[in-house]
Amino acid sequence: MVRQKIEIKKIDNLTTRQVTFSKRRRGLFKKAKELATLCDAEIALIVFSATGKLHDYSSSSMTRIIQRRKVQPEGINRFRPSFLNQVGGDNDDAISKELMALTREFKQLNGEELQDLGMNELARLERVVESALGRVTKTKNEKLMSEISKLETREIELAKENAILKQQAEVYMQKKRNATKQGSSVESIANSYGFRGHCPNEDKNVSDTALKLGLPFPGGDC
Amino acid sequence: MVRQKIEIKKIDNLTTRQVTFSKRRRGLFKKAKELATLCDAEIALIVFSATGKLHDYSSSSMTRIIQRRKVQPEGINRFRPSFLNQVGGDNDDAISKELMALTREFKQLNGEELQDLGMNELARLERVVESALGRVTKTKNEKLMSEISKLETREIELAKENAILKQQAEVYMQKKRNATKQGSSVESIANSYGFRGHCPNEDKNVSDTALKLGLPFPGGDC
DNA sequence: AACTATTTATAAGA
DNA sequence: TTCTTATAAATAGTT
Repeated sequence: MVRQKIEIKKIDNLTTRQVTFSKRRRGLFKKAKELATLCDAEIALIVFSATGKLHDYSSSSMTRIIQRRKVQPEGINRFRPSFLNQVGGDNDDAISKELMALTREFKQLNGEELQDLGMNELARLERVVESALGRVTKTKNEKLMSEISKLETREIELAKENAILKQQAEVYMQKKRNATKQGSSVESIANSYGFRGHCPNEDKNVSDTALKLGLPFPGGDC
Repeated sequence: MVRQKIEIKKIDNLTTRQVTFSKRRRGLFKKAKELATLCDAEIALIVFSATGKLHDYSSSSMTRIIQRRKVQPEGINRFRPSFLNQVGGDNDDAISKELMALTREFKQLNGEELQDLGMNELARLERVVESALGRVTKTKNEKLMSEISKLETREIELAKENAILKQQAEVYMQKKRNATKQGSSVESIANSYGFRGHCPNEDKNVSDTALKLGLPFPGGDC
């Protein structure tokens, strides 16, 4: 940016990179402090050099600022696990902590350990769980409708098949009647051969689904 | 620093301060990003404006950088003692797995990622969330009843106090009447002195609670 | 580290 | 907020 403008990408030369780091780091910290002072802002800045050296600054307590950020994750629902946003996490402690936090949130979402929550939080949690319930119920009903639709389709096909079989049976009966020269009703003969209207719930898959849904009479007798 | 150099102290004028904050914040974040890119540094920057709005940037995972800083007290070698890594080994994996599983459950409890669930699971989940909602609502209502009960108790006490004050006022009026030899009703005189029945919602705490609960008329006029 | 030619950042004004 | 612009500040390359 000076004798010659440079492109913003990793500097190849080690020495140049280190010198630039040193110069720009100073500049960055200076700017951070100026901003905090001029505009009454709360600022935390952590910089690790490529060699691992730590440099940091905070206009007030670093812990407090970090905490404040956690509590106020930029308009995001607090009942959402924060670590979903980050892939890394090489630290055992960090993961354990996340696990603890998520467990607590999970419990609260599950309506446990609510005693420490205030009215505001309880009311918000209630809305969160209500909408969760809405989504679950909606999904369940969609699945249900889809199952029903599939069954209806299958039933129509089976009814067609049934009609064809009945017709075939009738033809067979007619032939038999002609052969024996004895008259009897198509129906009674057909029944004695096990031909009858199709019952949807006879189907294995169907009764299975009924079981899954907890329907009152999975093995309906038509 | 420009048309005229400014002193680095809190800017008095609100508008100027806000404008400056906006401009300098941009500049600061730009510089931070450039430093991270040019010199392969790991940077976390958190800025709260005076009005409480959060702005942040991190070259990698914010949590990871914050964690790294905790582990690493200023200027000490970045490489953790090897035994820490050893402890992490398979333990880490186990915890990670648990975390993943809990996260999935959490999401499902929150009504997300339900497509892979079957009817059985959806129906079960629905019951689970329903009962969770029941517990949340129950806890909320208990808290609500408890608040109301407290308020009622307080109201009774205040009513007693009120009665005593009215009595005192009456006594005072009586004396005054005797002194001036002029008759007038206790009520009108008491009222002219500002004595009247206590209105619970006058109380700061009460209206505050009503606000928290989102009650329709927090400032009811009795 | 110091120097300095340039580029950037930005205060004030529109 | 955005733009313009004069000027202060930052800094890349050099010593």
